[in-house]
Amino acid sequence: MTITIKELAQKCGVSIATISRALNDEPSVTKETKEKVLVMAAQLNYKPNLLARSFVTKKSNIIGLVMPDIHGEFFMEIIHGVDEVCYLHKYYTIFSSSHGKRSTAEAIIDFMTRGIVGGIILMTPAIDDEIRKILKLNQLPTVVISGKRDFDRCDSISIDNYNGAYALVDYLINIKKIKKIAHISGPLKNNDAIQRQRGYQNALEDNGIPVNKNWIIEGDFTTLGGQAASTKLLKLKDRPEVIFAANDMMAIGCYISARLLNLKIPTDFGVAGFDDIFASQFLNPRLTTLHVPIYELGKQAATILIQRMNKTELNEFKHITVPTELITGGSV
Amino acid sequence: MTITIKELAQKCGVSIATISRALNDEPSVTKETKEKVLVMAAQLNYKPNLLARSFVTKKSNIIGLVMPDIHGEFFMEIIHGVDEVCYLHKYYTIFSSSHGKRSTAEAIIDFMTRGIVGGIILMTPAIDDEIRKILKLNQLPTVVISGKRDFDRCDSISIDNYNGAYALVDYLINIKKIKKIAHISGPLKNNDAIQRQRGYQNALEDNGIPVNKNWIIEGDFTTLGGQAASTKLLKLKDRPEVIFAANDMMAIGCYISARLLNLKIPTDFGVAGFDDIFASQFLNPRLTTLHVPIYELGKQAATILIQRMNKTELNEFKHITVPTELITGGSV
DNA sequence: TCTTTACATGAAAACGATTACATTAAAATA
DNA sequence: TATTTTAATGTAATCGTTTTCATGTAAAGA
Repeated sequence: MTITIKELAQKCGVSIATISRALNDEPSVTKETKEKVLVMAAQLNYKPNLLARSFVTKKSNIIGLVMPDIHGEFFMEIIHGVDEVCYLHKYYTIFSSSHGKRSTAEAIIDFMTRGIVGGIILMTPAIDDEIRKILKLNQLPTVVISGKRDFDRCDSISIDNYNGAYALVDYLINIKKIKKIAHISGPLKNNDAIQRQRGYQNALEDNGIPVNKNWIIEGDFTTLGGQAASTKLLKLKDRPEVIFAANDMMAIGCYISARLLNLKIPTDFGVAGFDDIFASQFLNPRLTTLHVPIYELGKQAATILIQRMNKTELNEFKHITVPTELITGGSV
Repeated sequence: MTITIKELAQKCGVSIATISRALNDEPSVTKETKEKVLVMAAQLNYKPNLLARSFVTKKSNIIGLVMPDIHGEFFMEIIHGVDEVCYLHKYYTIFSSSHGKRSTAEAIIDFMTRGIVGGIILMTPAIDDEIRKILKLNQLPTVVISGKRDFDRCDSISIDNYNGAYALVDYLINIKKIKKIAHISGPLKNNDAIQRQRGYQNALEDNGIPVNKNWIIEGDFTTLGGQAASTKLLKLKDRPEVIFAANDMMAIGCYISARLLNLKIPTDFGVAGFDDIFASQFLNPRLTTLHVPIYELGKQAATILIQRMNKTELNEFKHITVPTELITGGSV
């Protein structure tokens, strides 16, 4: 059914070497033979076996996408961005998510040792020692997508969590004239969470507002967690005017608390989020949040990785920080 | 860095054939040699090169996932389900989406001829002649996820669109006592759209309600399309009481129309959707819709495909229909 | 004890491409 | 014209595994 290089060579009356060279557009082959081979290949619908090719060249045009988890729009958009670029360059994307037991480190090792992929996009909330050790081996070109520039020995892309959070809190203080701002952070082993909290605190301090420890609660980035944390905050004697949740999912939890406690947003208290997920624009009132260009993140990661996979020379590692954009809704 | 079978053989003092047999747990190898090989392999951290293995066996444990498009939760959940099963069976998932120009057919052919994947999960709104022709070749085991059982020569999984839509409309008529029900369908080349519309029409007819052609508008499954169609419907002299949108995205469009036309849901008119996407539960009022177990869809597709990839005997093709579940919100 | 059978292992081919090296023919130089 | 250089193509090795076939040894049967 599927034809091989041998058969094509026979049909063309040349050696397989010439076929290979012609198809790879090497200058040593004459125009005429190239033409002949190309025409015949098209006619017989010959497509080089990528497995065989990768096997012998030790290069693969498959990108391994390692993610902590795969559900929700966030990851989908990353995948979408990566896929878009891969398609343009005739690359493929294969993925691996951490499944409960399997750690991110295992996933990377698997990709590095199995010969399937030629490069890795690693998306991770934080780079621990184990991952750091593996990345240092530099077995395969890798691009890290993380909440913070955390590792210098490979290319990286991070969201500007700090400045995003800072800008939002600054906006709340100076434009909205709000001083009593609480924060539900993400899990504090997560770099995005850490940076967002830092932005929140520094914006307060820079505006001469003391940080109130009672108004900072560590959440878990889930709706349920946001609901629990916001309920706690809203029951305080000294209740904050606005709750800044470190992501939109937890902000949605705040909306649920409001409904259950019979409080109105934004009159009784305000809510702000981070991420600008799809659902945020349909919350009533629309959520004030920070838009993160996730799709772009994926695209950039793939673009850099493919460059790296194509070049043997090792120029300096790129570290890109992607800015966020303040979206003002009616929630504060 | 990465060790090969040859080196492992040397270290073990046996031939590479024995290594291969030991690792594949063939009965012809004695317990002692097996043990020795396994221990040494673990010690040296040897992992067979999957590329080489696939190359020689002509089998691949990579599943090709072909989708019309990859964004939105729907596809994410499919991917999630597939990935879950793949992980358990040590399979990988690689994907390919139709990128504007590239057709689904091309994507399938690519997977079938390149030797990378050993099986395909094809998700498509409809099976046209081109796809049908390719699938008939039976080059690789394939599972089709589609809106309708449309092709008998491979395994297939479909959502029970017809009965879902029927149940919803029946509920509107008999429980909610509503007779004037409009429908915004999906694109009519899409099987899901066709089946949902059929369910709508038959439910009306079976309840003795004549179908009003003016109340059926072909939409495009997008928020914007839903908004346009619902605006048209709401401006009719003879305005329907409820708009049943063929998916939640278009139902969201109805909410936007309502806001712009200053109409209240459900008092001025009601809305129902299909899919039960994440955002639906945060609409105000919560959308009445049909929950589709998308994650399950992906899981089942992968499970069947892996079975098929492991067996050479070709038993009968499976055709599974997955039921939907009515979610009643406050939108009607 | 000698032959046969079964079993465990090894040697080598195979998979489909790329590529270093060899070869041939034509063009350029002496 | 003889020799060297260059250009186009062919030959064969190679990648890491699986697998067929051959081989040798131990157990079973005579």
